[in-house]
Amino acid sequence: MPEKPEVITVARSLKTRLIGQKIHACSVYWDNIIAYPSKEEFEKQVVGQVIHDITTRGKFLVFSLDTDNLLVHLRMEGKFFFRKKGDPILKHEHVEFILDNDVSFRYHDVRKFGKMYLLNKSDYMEKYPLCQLGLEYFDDALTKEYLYEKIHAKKTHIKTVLLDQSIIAGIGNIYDDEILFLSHLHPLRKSCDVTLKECEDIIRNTRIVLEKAIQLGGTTIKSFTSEEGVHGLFQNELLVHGKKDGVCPTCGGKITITKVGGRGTYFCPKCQK
DNA sequence: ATACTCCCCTGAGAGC
DNA sequence: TGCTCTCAGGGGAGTA
Repeated sequence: MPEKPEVITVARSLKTRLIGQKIHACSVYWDNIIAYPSKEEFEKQVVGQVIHDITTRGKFLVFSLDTDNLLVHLRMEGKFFFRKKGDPILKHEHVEFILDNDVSFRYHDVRKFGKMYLLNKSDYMEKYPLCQLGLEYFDDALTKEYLYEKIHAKKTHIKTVLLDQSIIAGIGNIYDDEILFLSHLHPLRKSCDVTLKECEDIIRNTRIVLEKAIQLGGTTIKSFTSEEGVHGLFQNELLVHGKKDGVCPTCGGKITITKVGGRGTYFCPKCQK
């Protein structure tokens, strides 16, 4: 369940090994991972390009190549592993890139929900899927007025609105719960009832939560035991999310679990109104 | 136009 | 032990 802090952590970790590496070959073993172009075009087009940088946009990893940018969305369980060329392809390894020195860089995804896009660098920001992303948490344009304007006409719950990537890009289910807890907002509050002041609280707490999580290398809730897996430390800092039978750190009351928009949601009914 | 539901997938955990 | 059933979940597609 990588959200912005996990995606940033992965990007940083991959950069140390991938910058300057050339893609010599590519094989796709599960076609649906490749969202654009076709599997065949993807395999052909990516070969020969050098990885110059790895950044993020929303929850996407952006691999900057020679003529294209490779976008990767890890969705729930996408991961990357480094193996040796010729090593057997394991059950959940779906895309393989052969790099310099016979390094085999592999995309691993148990649920097969992840997606890759190979788009020309010239206009990739204007094209799907990045074109529909909202502001980054650190963007100066993310003000209380912006958020209020985006949500005040919506009748859905505030929890759902914060998951909407076209408003703020990068918040997922875990950090959403943490942000709402710090903002003293009930996840079922109608977004049209959220005040300008509360929008300010949400933005401030979004920045606090995400920045701290990034410092700590993200949250590892479910991880494979692997030396290559990215293990963050923020799970130790979670205040409400995942606290089944947990105690509210503010009032000592019981953390409640419910469903909001189909997502498992943790909150304190006493502190969040 | 907005807000739902379903679907993609598999493994973990519950129940029998 | 081993089977079946349910659930998790980001986000796109389809539907009301």
